[in-house]
Amino acid sequence: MDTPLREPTFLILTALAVEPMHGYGLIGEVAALSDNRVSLRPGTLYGALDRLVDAGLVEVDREEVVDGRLRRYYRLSPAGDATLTAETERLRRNVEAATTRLAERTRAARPITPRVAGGLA
Amino acid sequence: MDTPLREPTFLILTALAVEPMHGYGLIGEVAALSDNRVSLRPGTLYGALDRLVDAGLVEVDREEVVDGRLRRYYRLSPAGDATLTAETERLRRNVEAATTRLAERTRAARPITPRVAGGLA
DNA sequence: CGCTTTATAACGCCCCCCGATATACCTTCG
DNA sequence: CGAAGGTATATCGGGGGGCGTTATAAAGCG
Repeated sequence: MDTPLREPTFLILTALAVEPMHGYGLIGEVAALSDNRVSLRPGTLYGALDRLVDAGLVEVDREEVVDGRLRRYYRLSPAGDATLTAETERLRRNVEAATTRLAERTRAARPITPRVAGGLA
Repeated sequence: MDTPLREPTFLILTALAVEPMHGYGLIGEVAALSDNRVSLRPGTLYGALDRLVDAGLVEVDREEVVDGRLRRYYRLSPAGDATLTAETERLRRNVEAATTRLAERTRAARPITPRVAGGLA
């Protein structure tokens, strides 16, 4: 898990930054966070949570039984907090780089003035 | 390829935003762009380029032969430009969301003071 | 002659996506 | 008042696609 986080994972950590949440509740929180762009399905969510716990970025906070259903609350570990901070910085740099270069972009999809050596094959 | 772009792909598009570049040259440009964090290997690079061409986000600009070696230059297509712009916006929103929530975070990795039957709302 | 530059090819991994399943309340309706 | 169905919550397994890696080819240059 030292690869850059993918969007679902990133949003899960982001959701957990404020306060511990239980799995199913994260589905709604991530949807809200992402303006309903990302709607996690159970398979995706719990798979990601398991990996995050294995990686030590997320810890089980507590378990409650509400109406006979188990609720397992997760919280960000210190490592998870550090990772989220670092990932946010990485993304911020990427956004900056892209923004800069988009501003400098050649206006053209037109082929550049043909150079001597080789036209297209 | 309608999944969110991953980092290598995103940086390749970013590199191409300013001017057409040939495959091998992109390795250095992406490294520079990312402050040497991302160093693409040929397999990753050309695989990504093939996918990008298939998806219509990148087009072959021209081919040159320099010192007997083929250089194939790629450029961003209009669709690629639009995709890169959209992806940059998506990332910007995610960065914003994470930044906001990191600022609001609970100071605690310590277990929350145990409540009897589910205090927090 | 070997190193550098450029492109190609094949293989495995891991995360994500989805669909199906289990369970125990709660609601609704006969 | 009892049975059927719905909802909230968690688990399991299968599959795909981008990425990483490593090996290979070919042609100049020092």
